[in-house]
Amino acid sequence: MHRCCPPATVDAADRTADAALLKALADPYRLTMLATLARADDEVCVCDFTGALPLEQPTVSHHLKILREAGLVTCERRGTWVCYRLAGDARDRIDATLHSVIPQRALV
Amino acid sequence: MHRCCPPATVDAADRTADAALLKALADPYRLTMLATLARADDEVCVCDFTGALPLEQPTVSHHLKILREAGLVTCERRGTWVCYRLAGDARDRIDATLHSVIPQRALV
DNA sequence: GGGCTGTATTGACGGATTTCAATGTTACTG
DNA sequence: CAGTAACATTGAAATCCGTCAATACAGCCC
Repeated sequence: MHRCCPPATVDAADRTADAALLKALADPYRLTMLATLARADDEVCVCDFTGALPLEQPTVSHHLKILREAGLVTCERRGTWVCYRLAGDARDRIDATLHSVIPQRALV
Repeated sequence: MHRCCPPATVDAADRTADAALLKALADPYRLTMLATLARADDEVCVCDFTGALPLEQPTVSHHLKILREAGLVTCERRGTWVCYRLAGDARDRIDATLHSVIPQRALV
């Protein structure tokens, strides 16, 4: 039987967890929240998000929960308010995931 | 009115395109395909994917289309076969997207 | 041309995701 | 304790996504 090109070995690793992390990132509003947290000097209050985004409060809460469960953000209650912070290892975890899929090319 | 923390400026950039790119990544089988392409010396034939993944051929084709439309892979017909290749700028585009959301910390 | 092989597209189904209204919970304040 | 404010959770509707069977398309070979 003919072949088009040398048979390739399909990568065997289970990418379920990697996909889950990326899925948490794959929403415009969640990216906006992460970008905001990454640029904030300190914590960001939920009310800042509900005030600035064209979303109802429950929807904001829903997106924040997804980011929390992905381990990308942490939160802390401060009176009636809840303040969010980018997880310290958020960027590293994303980088590691990405690197495991597409290893960085060797330096020339 | 009391505040929990200094009011934060919510990032104003439109993250729709960024989210679209990440959405193309956010599937275990698509990550497997990308990982395979990234490790292949050369092109990878569709038949390698249909043979190795627990998916029917139309589903494989569907996932490859999503990767194609995201600009992450390119393909070339070679007789009856079609061979896929990782787009040259795939990694760079992902890195740039990620960086625009969470800028790399400054070196200490 | 006719049959065959590899891949893409179409159509349909089930499950997941996004969103909001309604309600619950927690904490402050008279 | 009653009332209010901020956030979380629940439930429901609309849409999107992953999957496959059936079918179409493209290129080979007789």
